[in-house]
Formats: sequence, C-alpha cells, structure tokens
Amino acid sequence: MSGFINWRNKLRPITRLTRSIEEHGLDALPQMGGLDNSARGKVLRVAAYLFQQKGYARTTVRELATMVGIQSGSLFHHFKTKDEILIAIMQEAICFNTARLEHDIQQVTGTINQIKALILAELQSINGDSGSAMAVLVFEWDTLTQKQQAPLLNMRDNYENIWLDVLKRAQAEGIIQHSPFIWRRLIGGAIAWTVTWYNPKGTMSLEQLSEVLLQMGQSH
Amino acid sequence: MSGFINWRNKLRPITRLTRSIEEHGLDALPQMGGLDNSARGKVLRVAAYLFQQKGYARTTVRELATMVGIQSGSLFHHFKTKDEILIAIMQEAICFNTARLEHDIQQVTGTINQIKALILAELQSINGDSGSAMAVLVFEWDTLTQKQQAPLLNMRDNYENIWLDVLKRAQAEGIIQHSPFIWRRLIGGAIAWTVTWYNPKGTMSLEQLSEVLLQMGQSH
DNA sequence: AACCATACCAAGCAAGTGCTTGGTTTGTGA
DNA sequence: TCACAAACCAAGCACTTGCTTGGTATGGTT
Repeated sequence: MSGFINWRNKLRPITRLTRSIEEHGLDALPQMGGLDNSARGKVLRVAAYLFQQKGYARTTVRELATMVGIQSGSLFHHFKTKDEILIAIMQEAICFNTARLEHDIQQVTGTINQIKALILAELQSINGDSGSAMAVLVFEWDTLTQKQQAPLLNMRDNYENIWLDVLKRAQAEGIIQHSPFIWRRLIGGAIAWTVTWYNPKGTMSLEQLSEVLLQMGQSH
Repeated sequence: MSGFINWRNKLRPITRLTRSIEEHGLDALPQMGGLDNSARGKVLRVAAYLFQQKGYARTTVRELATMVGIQSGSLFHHFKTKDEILIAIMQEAICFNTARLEHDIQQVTGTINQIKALILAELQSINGDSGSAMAVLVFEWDTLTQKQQAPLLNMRDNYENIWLDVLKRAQAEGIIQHSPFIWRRLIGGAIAWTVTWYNPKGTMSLEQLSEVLLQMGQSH
C-alpha cells in the first residue's frame, strides 16, 4: 500500500515546544511574500511550522504564543480565532505559489519545457521555503468547514487552470497520452508525496527529480 | 502546487455524529480480516471510519462510543487507551494488505504482469473496503510516538520488500529505467493520492487506472 | 504635554477532553 | 441453581482547550 510511503521519518517533539522562535532559528520557518517580521507575519510563520510538525488540532494556542514570544491571549488581538490563523496560512501559500507558477512558466517556451517548469516549480513549493505552509494546505484541508474552503477553492481553480492550459496543448501535440485531468492527478500525487520522503540535503536535486517525473509523464 | 489535489470534496459532518453504527449502515465501514462483529471489531471499524472522516484528534471517545452503541467508559474495557485503538487499526491495515499483496502477486507470471498486479492491489487497498483504515494509516502516522511506530515500521519493510523485489528484477530486465527506490516513491505517491480524488462509482475503473500508471512507469 | 490607537499582559472562565471508579447486568459452565 | 468472569453503565475527576476580560505599556501625532 502506498500508505507506507508516508512514513515521514521526522522526529516528533516529545516535550512541549517552549523555546522561542529566535532559539529555533528563523531559517527553519517558511519565508513567503506576505510574511514579514511584523507580529502577524511572525505568528503565521511559526504557526505554519507547528501545524506541519504536530498538526493543527494538536497545536495549542499557548504553545504557538510561547514560541512567538507573547502571551496566548495576545494572539487574539491579531486573529479572531485559531481557525483564522490556519486560513491565513493557506491563503498565503496559494497566492505565493500561484505567483511563482505564473512567473516560471513565462521564462521558457515550448510545451515540454513549460511542463518541466511546472513540475519543478511545484516541487520547489513543497520542498522549499514555503514547504511547511504547503504541507498545512494539503494535510489540514479537511479541518476547514465548507464555508471556509469556498474562497480558497476559487484560488485553487486558478492555480489548476495554469496546469490544465499547458496540458491540453500537450495532449493536442501528442506529448501526453491520457486525459490532462487524470495526468495531472497522478503526477500531482507523485509530487505532493515527495514531502514524505525527499531529502533536500541528499544527493538528488529537485531538477533531477523533475526530469524523472517528466519522462514518466511523456507519451510512448 | 500539488497540494491542490488534496481537496477531498467529501462533506465534513457539521453536527456531531450521534447515530449508531446500525443507522449508518455497516457497509460504509471497512471490512477486514480481523474485524468481526465482536465488540472489539466493531469499535475498530467505527474508529477507522471516524478517524478518517474527522481525524484522530478531533474524534472523541464519547463520539466513538455513541456510534458503537455503548458508553464512553466501556471503551476502556476493550482498549487501554485511545492511542491503542489507533495502533490496532493500523496493524490490521498492514496485515490485511500485505496478505493481499502476497496473494495477488502469485496469481500472475512475468515481471510486467506482477507490477501491474502490485499497482492494482494497492489501488484496491486504498479505494476499496480497507480504504478508511489505509487512510488512517497514512494520514495519522505522525500521531504515534517513535516507540509506537517501531513495530509497525517492521511490518512496513516487509510490505515494501515485496515491491522492491519485483522492481529490481524489472530494472535488470530494462522494464523500468530509474532506481527502483525512486520509482516506487513516485508511483506510490500517485497511488496514495488517488484517495483524494478517485471516485469508485465513476466511469473509470481501478483496472483502467492501473493500466495508466503502468504505462507511466515503464521505460521509454 | 496631552492624546490615542495599537499591542500586549495576567488571570481566568466555560466547555470539553481522556480516562477512572464503583457498581450492575449478562452470558456460561458446573 | 449458583458462582464467576466478562461486558457494560452512570457519574465524575483532573486536566487541557480556545477564547475573554480588564487593565497596562508603547510609540507616534498634534
């Protein structure tokens, strides 16, 4: 069962996180566009980190506040509820990575090159700086109610349409064999799953990985 | 970002689950080997269902007990802790699906056919009767402590070795191009991800899907 | 200097959590 | 028929949860 792949062999913190963000080092936290060093940005970055490491439900507002360096009650000056923090992280993740996708695809010409650019961009979203926010977006999606999901779904369609436009062209040109919809789901799954096993510090680069994925996706 | 694929458009229960297992219908619950109609089996099947739908942390023992049809305290006559229920589900999922994999692979000859059998078996594990238990195994893995994970990891290696034996042979025969390890991770990710989008009642069968995946994996 | 909105703290409330406890029912074998 | 263990109930304990409340610094503007 592919489930077995999802054994993220990261250490689960056994004791409570009581150190501040400074002691952890800011580098370990996601660096995205809207997340500056304001109180709000700081909270979101720490929250993305914690929500990924421990899950949303198991992360307490006290823990989050401690790591930011404020009192738990002070969080609710910046955000109305805990849910709102989660939603804000997801919004940032979508916006940031949609922008990246749009930018990267305009840097190259030719359908195949564009597909490769899309694959690489998505690999970087998931395994790079915005990785923890992306993981939160993916793995905590069901935490939101339908009403909360709705606006994010619109942004998602936006993102997916960038993919589908290129893939429809690829199919017309005979580059890919199957339906763009199915193709996207399968390759997207393979990409998303890298978060459970890929080691950015290992010998294989994301460029190499994107090359393998590209070959898998091509017609034959 | 592939994250977007993981939008499981399943309804999240808004009100608490207060109906019993009978009203829900047993068919909606996973049917695996060790899960008979004993109290223990009943608890595990309902728990697998709830843990998948709402997540482990957001499922309360009261809710679980109500749906089984007993008092919350009575759960702890059968299981020492809530964790123990989760672990039992995961064990059942691994055992059941390892057995299925071993069985299915012996029914066919030839490396390619065996790969296809492996792919199909894993698709069925995830999208069939044992689907919710598999989803729990995958998505709640980080809930366990390292000590709790250890015995399950052994069973996992068992399972993965069945895959790798075939894939090594496939590489020697030139059927697959890349390292069996990487191949397995990518294809396994694509398979695992189907849980987020594949509709068993739709027009595409799992056999058809396994055919697409097989073609993606083959050398060219 | 006076003002004021923003940011924060210290304390705690109401609701819910996993789990325990002491006692009652139920099924089974002698 | 009676003993006994397994299965279950009713109640609640100890603790944690998200969030609120009333008050205090802080930093910029006039």
